[in-house]
Amino acid sequence: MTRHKNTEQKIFDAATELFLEKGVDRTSVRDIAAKAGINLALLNYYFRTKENLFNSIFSELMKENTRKLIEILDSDLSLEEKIQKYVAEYTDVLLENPLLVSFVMAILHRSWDKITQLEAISYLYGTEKFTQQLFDEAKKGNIRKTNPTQFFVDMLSLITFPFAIKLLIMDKASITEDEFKTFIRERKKRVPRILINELKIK
Amino acid sequence: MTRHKNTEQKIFDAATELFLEKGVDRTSVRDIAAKAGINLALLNYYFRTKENLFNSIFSELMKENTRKLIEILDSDLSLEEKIQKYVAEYTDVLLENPLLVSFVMAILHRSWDKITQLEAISYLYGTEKFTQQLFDEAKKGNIRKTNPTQFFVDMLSLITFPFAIKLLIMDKASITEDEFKTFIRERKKRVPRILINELKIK
DNA sequence: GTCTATAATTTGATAGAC
DNA sequence: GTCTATCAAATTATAGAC
Repeated sequence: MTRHKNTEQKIFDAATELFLEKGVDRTSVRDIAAKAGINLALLNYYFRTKENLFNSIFSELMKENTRKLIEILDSDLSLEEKIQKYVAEYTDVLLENPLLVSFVMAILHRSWDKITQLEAISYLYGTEKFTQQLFDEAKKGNIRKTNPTQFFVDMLSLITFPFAIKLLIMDKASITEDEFKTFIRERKKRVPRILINELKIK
Repeated sequence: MTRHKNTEQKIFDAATELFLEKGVDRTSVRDIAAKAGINLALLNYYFRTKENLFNSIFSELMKENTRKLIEILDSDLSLEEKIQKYVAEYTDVLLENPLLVSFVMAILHRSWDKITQLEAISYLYGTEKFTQQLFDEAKKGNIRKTNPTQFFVDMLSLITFPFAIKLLIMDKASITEDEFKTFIRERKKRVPRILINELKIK
């Protein structure tokens, strides 16, 4: 069934692309309607306001991209395997959608009150089970005692930040888009090594 | 001399504060004029356009905040000391100006062509001397052979990213502003340890 | 240098016909 | 469901008086 998208989906896709590329504030609803190939009034018929459209898109993007990550954190893998899988999967998600990081960070910089009401935001952070696992392994003497929040922040930083400064890296290291991807793929081995090293008892 | 600021400085300061707090796009020149306690037309008399005002502020912020960091990277300290000092100093800069990170990252997400023309952006990245030092130490067998760009990205990520997700951390870990600062200060020991560990030959 | 007033454009949103 | 036409508000920028 090579169906053509329905109107709602066309608007949704056009808006997603523009929001990611130019940011929410610099994207007008007129631009979105134009890109979707429909009329401005029709956009308003489906999504009543720009704010509403944004909320839908944000929630959807978060759910879509974090489902697998949560599964990994909540799995029964060993800590070491879990870290390796999480880093690899997260990296792959961002390789496919490299604008996601700066988009989310722009959102985080906005009015926090509104954001916290979006249930979607919680998907960004670690899970209870993972925290517990760090705690238990330390108690058993298998790893260094560590602050789980610090450790999770280390992990998030090393995985996502390079995407936020992608253009800076490409510029300064004089590399192409493809070479940047290689650069990132190298980190799938590098980052878990750093993290696991930090947990080892010396 | 408790001089009152001249008009240009008043505009500059008001704009800086608003840009950092609300982002460039969500700040109108009217807001800036109001905050500076002057008229809208006068703002235009000093800085011809909003874009121009932004460029001035961005350049100034970069220069101001990276001067000391460059000095450290270009000093004759040992690699280990250098990393420790750099992390500590950078962390302090951001503790004093926590909105700087998301501001800069929002800028990086904008039209890159315009940004690269701002000489200021180069201050963000490492120096030739530091890269050379990593290279030399590896050659002498004192540290693991490493990709300097990867290493510098690790360092930048671990230092700055936590500030970008400050509100997320505070929300999820249920901590106050002050506790967040403590959280960050703990990283002045943590981050160098992680980085130096990564360089050690196993 | 500083102001008032206003032009010119853009933007989010709606009314109303088909 | 989809469109044309338009409103109302906000925004950047300028003209011109003092």
